[in-house]
Amino acid sequence: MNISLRHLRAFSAVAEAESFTAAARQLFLTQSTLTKTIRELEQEIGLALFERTTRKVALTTQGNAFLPVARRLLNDFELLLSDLREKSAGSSGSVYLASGMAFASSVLPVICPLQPYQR
Amino acid sequence: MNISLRHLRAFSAVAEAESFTAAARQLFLTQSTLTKTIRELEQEIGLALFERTTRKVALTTQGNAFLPVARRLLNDFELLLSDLREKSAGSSGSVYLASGMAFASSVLPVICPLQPYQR
DNA sequence: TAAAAATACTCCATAGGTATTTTAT
DNA sequence: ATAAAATACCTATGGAGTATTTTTA
Repeated sequence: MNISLRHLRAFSAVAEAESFTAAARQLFLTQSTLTKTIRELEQEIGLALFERTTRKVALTTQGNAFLPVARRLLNDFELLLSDLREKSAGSSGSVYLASGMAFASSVLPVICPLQPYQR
Repeated sequence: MNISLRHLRAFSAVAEAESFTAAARQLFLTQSTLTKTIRELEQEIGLALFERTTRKVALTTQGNAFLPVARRLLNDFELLLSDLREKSAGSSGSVYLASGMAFASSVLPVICPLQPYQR
C-alpha cells in the first residue's frame, strides 16, 4: 500500500466530523469505504489515529499530533493545484488574429494547420 | 482522474533525469508507465510540463515554475511520514514488568490477557 | 433497541507491465 | 541506424459500492 492524499483527506474529515458516517457523507463516500481507508492508513503508519466506539470517534494522542501536519499538507497541495489551474487558464485563452489575404492563405495554413491543438 | 503524489514524484524524477527512460529506472517503473503518468498530469492541469523530442526532455516555463513547489510538497510529505513512523516506533517498543507472585497471577492475567497486541 | 462502526462480498477503473511503433539524431 | 518516446493492448490490484453483522449507549 501507499499512503496518499486520499488517506489524509479521509483522516482530516473524520477528525473534523468525529464520525465516520458523517464524514463519509461530506466526502460523498460510503461509511464502509471510509472505514477501510482509515484502517489502511493506521496499518501503514502503525498507529491508532482514532479511539472509536459505535457512539463516539475521538482522536488518539498521536492522531492529535498528526492532524495539523496532515491539514497543512492538504492545504499546500490545493494551493499548488489552484496555482497551476490559474496559470493554465492564462495560457489557454483565445488568440485573435487579423491579417491580409496573402498572409492568411499562404503562411498561416503552414504554421497553424487545422489540427487538434498540441503542445 | 485525481492528481496524486505519484504524479508529483514522476514529474520530479523526469525533471531531474531529463529523460523518461532514466527516470523510470530510478523509480523502478517502465518508460511506458512513466510516460502515461506524466501525460495524465499534464492533461489534468492543462499544461505542458515538458518539451520532448526523442533526444531531449526539457522543462517548459510552466514546468519550471511547478518544479520547486512540487518538490517542497513531496518533501513535506516524506517528513510527515518519517515523523509518524518515529512516533510509531516509540509507542510500540517493549515494556518490562516486574511484580510479586500474587499480582502476577491474579491481576496481570486480567488486564493483560495473552492475545495479539491490539491498539 | 437503535444508530453507528466493522466486515464480507462484488465490481470496475487504473496503475503497472510487455510488445511494438514512431520519431529525431 | 539507433536510442528514446509514444502507443496499443493486457492484467491485477485496490478503490468504491451494497448488504449484512457486530457493538455499545
